[in-house]
Amino acid sequence: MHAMTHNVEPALTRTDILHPKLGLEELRHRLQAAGLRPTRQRLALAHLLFGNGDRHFTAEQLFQEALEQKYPPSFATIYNTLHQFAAHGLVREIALYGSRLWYDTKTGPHYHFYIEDRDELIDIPEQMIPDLNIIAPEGLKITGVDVVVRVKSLPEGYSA
Amino acid sequence: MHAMTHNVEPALTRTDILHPKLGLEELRHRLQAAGLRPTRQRLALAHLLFGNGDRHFTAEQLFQEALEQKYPPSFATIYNTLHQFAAHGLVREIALYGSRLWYDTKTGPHYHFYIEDRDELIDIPEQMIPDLNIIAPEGLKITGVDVVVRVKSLPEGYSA
DNA sequence: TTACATGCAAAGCATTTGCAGATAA
DNA sequence: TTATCTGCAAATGCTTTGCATGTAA
Repeated sequence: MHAMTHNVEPALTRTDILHPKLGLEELRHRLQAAGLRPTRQRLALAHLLFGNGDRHFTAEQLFQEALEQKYPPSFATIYNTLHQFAAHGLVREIALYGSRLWYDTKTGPHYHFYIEDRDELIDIPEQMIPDLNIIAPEGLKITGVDVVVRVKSLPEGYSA
Repeated sequence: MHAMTHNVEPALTRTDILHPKLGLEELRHRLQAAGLRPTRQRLALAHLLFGNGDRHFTAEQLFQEALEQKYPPSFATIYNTLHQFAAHGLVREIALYGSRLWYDTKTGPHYHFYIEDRDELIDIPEQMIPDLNIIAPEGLKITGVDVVVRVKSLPEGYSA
């Protein structure tokens, strides 16, 4: 699968640049570069997460996918690994209503639609949100900006 | 300390207008208008919430305050009441990192700073956030927009 | 060899639920 | 009187932890 495309496509997406069909060796280096030992379990999860473009998921969803692998990590390891990945900038955490944390393999600044009736998270196109020029109050420093637009499906055959 | 200042301050805040030191009767009507029976417990909580300006709080915090009252509602009732208040537009729910839901007595559209090291939630001044002109994708309908800017205190004596 | 990672099961925390008794209308 | 509300305690859902075992460097 490691397609050695030497094309000169003008419009490579950000995703293609960040996650260009990573092979095992590349995943291994990615983890090492982040200061994490490339263990079997971490590689297995990294493969699920970074093997194929941007992803939005919960710990539970990742665990279910991992079950289909040869060395499925335990639930505790899923959580440990996600925290470590988050702490090292490989994934990003997203808080929503409801008690579950969500994760996103796209770590740069961007925002989300949460589709309530499908329990699904998707990116908001960048150009849709203007630059939020927020100034922290005296004595405070901004550590992150979260924007979640909650949406729900319109009934079938409904015309907006 | 009901200081009877009779000053003629030109700048009444939105808060003053919406929650002008509500008396028991007013609270009762407020609940009835929202379609909720004005029970002892609900009045007790409404008093804490709407008696004195806008507030940001968690269920736990409200419970602690309620303990000091003559008829402190049980924990289950705190949760029930908050959900009912939220469903009837008397308070608004806010999701943050961490597992706790926050509530806000100010229900109109506005956004928040969350001060991580103080575990405290405050409003972002309205003029600081531009109108977010977000269009829902085909077949979806916006039900809410949440903006949370996470901040932390700068070390003492630190000059921004 | 040794510090770090993993798996299991138990604990933790915020929240919800079931149900018997209480209360507002 | 009756539908609704309340309180308790037990259950739930997600996440974390303690600790014995395993593994990468």
